[in-house]
Amino acid sequence: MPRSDPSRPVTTHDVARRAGVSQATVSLVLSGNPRARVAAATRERVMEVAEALGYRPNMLARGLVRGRSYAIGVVVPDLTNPFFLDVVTGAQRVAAEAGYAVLPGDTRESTPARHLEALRARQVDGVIIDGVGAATLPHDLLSDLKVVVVDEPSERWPGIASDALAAGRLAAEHLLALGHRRLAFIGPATDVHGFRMRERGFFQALREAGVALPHEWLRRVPPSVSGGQRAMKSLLASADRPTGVFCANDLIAMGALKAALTAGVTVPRDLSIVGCDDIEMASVVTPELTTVAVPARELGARAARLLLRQMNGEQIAAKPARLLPVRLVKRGTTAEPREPQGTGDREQGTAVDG
Amino acid sequence: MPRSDPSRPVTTHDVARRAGVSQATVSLVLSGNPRARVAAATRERVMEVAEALGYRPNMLARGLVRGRSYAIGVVVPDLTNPFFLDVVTGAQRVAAEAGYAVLPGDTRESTPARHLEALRARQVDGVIIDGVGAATLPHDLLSDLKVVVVDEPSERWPGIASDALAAGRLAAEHLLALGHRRLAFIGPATDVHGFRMRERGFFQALREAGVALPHEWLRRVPPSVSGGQRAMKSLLASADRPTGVFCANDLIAMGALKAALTAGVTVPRDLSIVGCDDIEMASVVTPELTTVAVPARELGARAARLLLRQMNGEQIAAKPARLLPVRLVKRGTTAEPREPQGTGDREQGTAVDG
DNA sequence: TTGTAAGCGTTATCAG
DNA sequence: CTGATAACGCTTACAA
Repeated sequence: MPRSDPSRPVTTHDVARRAGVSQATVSLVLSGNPRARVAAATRERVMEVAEALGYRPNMLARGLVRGRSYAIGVVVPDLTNPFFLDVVTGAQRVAAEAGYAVLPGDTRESTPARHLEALRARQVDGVIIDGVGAATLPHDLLSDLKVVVVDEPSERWPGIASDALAAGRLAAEHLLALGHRRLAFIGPATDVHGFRMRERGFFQALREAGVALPHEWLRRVPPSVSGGQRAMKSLLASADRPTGVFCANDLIAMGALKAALTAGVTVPRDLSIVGCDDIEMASVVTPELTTVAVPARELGARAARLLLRQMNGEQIAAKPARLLPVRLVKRGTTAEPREPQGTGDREQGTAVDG
Repeated sequence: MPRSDPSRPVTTHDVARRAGVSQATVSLVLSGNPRARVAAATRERVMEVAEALGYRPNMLARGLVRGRSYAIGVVVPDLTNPFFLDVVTGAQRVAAEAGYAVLPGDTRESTPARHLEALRARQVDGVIIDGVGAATLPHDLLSDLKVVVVDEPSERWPGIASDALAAGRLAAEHLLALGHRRLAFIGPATDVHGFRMRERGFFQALREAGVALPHEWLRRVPPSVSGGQRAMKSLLASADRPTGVFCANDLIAMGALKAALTAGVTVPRDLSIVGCDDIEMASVVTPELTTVAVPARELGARAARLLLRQMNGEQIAAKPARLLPVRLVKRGTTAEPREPQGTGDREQGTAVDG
C-alpha cells in the first residue's frame, strides 16, 4: 500500500508523513544539499521511506524554485547530417552525466530564431549553437541565456572550434602533393564560419602553391548529398574538367562521388575527391572517401562542458582556448591524376592507361 | 526601462503591475484559457504591456500547476541509424506544433530502463518507444505514464506499426521473381518485433515458394553497417555462396554491399542485395540499394499524434488501427542471378562452381 | 468582469 | 538538528 491515491506521484509530503518528520527535513536529506546536517538516524529513515514509496523528485518544482530547468538546448542546421548529430550526441553524454537534459533541434523546417524562442519558453539554462551563424541571430534572443558557440569565434560568447582552416589546407596539400593542379571546390554559400574557414584554408594553400582555381570550378550548393550531386553533374558537363575536387563536407563529397560514378567517371582514376568531417558513411561508400576528420563528438562534449561551467557561475572568456586538431584520412577517392585526356565513352569506358 | 531588475525574467506580476490589473487577470488573458471572459479593453492593454515588456510564460511554473511538463520522450536503440532519427524527427514535428518538446535518447551507451528513469524524473507526459522491446521493460517504469509503441503490437499500449511482415515478403518475392533460389538472410538476434516480422515475412514467402534456406546462410549480427560487413564477409568466405541476400535493415545491407565489393564480388551481377527502411543513404551508395521503403517519419508523426490524444484524456485502444504500408524500391543491387560459375581469383579463392 | 487566495512540489531561510 | 514558513511563477476556483 504505497500511498493513499495510487495514481498521484509520491511527494516529499508523502514521505515526510510516512517517516514522521517534516517535509522540509525530507527535502534536506533528499535534495543532496551539501550543507544539510541531518541526524544519521533521521536521514536513514527518510531514505528508506522514500525508497519504499518510490519517491522521485519533481524536476519542475525543483527547477521553479531554483530558477533553473536543468535542460540545455542544442541548435544545429540539420540533424540529418551525421556530423551534427554527433555534436549533439557528444553534448548529450556530458550533459546527462551532470543531470541535464538536452533539447536538440534543427532548423530545416524552422529558423534558428524560432527555435531559440521555443527553447527559452522552456527555460533552458543554456544553449549550444553550431552551424547556424550565431552572430546573425537577434541579440535579445540570447540575452540572459548562457551560450556556447561551436566552430564560430565570437566576442560575445565562449566557444569551441575545430581547426577548419587547417582542414581546408590539408585537403589542398594532399591533392597538390598527389600532383593535382586542376582543382575544383564545392561548398555552400554561407556565412557559417566553419564552412568559410575550410574554404579559405583550401584556397590559401592553393595560392601558396601558385595554383589558381578558375571561377567555373567554384561551385556553390547546399551542403547536402543532392547539392554535391548537382554540383558535380554540372562540373562534369563541361569538356574541361578538374582532376581533383575538395568538398566542404562529406555529404557534398558523397553526392559528388555519386554523380561522378553515375556519369561513368572512374574515381579516383579520373577524378579525386576529398571530403570533410569523416562521418561514418564516408568509409562505407565505394570507393571509400578520403576526407578530413573533424572530432564532432568531442566538439559537442566540450561545448557542453563549457556550458556547464558557465551555468555554474564560472566566467569564461569569449575566445576559444584552442582549436581542436583535424587530420587527413587518406582513403580510396584520391590518387595521382592521369595525364589529361578525353573521357571514355559509355560507362567506365575503355581505360587506355593507368 | 523594461523593469526594475533588468536581469530577472518578466513575470505575470510585472505585467500586472504595469498594466494596472491583478496578476490573475494577466494570467487569464495570457494563458489562452478558453473560458476566460475578460473585457476587450483589459485584454488589449495586458497584451500590449506583455509584449512591450517581453513577457514569456514560464513553462516550469505552468507545468507545475497543471501537472504536466509539456515534454515527451522518445526512446530508440540508435539515433545514429537514420531510420530512427526520422522517427524522432517525425514525432518532433507534430509535438512541436502542439507545444510539446521532445527528449530523444538512444540506448547505445545506456539501457532503456535507465533512460526511462531519466525521462520520468523530468516528468515527461509520455513516451514513444521504438525498437527496444517495450514488452521486456520493467512494468513499473511505464506506469502512470502515457506510452505509445512503434512497430510492436501490445496488449497494454496503443501503437503504430509498419507492415514489417509484408516488408520481408516483398523482399523475398522480388528476389524469387528475379530467379534467385540460393538465398541468405542477415539480421539481428533480437526480440524487437519489427525485426522479427521482417524475418518471418521473408521466410514465409520462401517457404511458400518451396525454397529452403540452409542454416549457414542465416547470419545473425547487430543491425549495423559493421554487422552487415562481418556477415557478408563470412558468407563469402565459403565456396558455396548465395546469389541473393535480404538484410533486415539498410545499415546491414550497406555493410553487406561494402563487404561484397571489397571482396571483388560484383553487385548485382554476382550477388543481389535487398535492404529494408530506405534511408537516404540507400540511394547514395553505388550501386544504389534495392530496399523496402518504410515510412519512418510518418510512423513518428503518428506515434506523436496518438500520444498527444492520449494525453488529452482520450482513451485509445491498445491495438494499432492498421499497418502502414511498405513498398519495394527496386534499384541497383538486385538483378537476375547468373548461371552458377566461379568467382574472381584473389581473396575468396577460386570457386569451381555453385 | 476582475480581484483574492489557495495551491502545484520544491528549496531555502530561519527560529526553536 | 529539525520544523515552520516563505517563496518560485503560474492556474484556477471563488468571491466581490
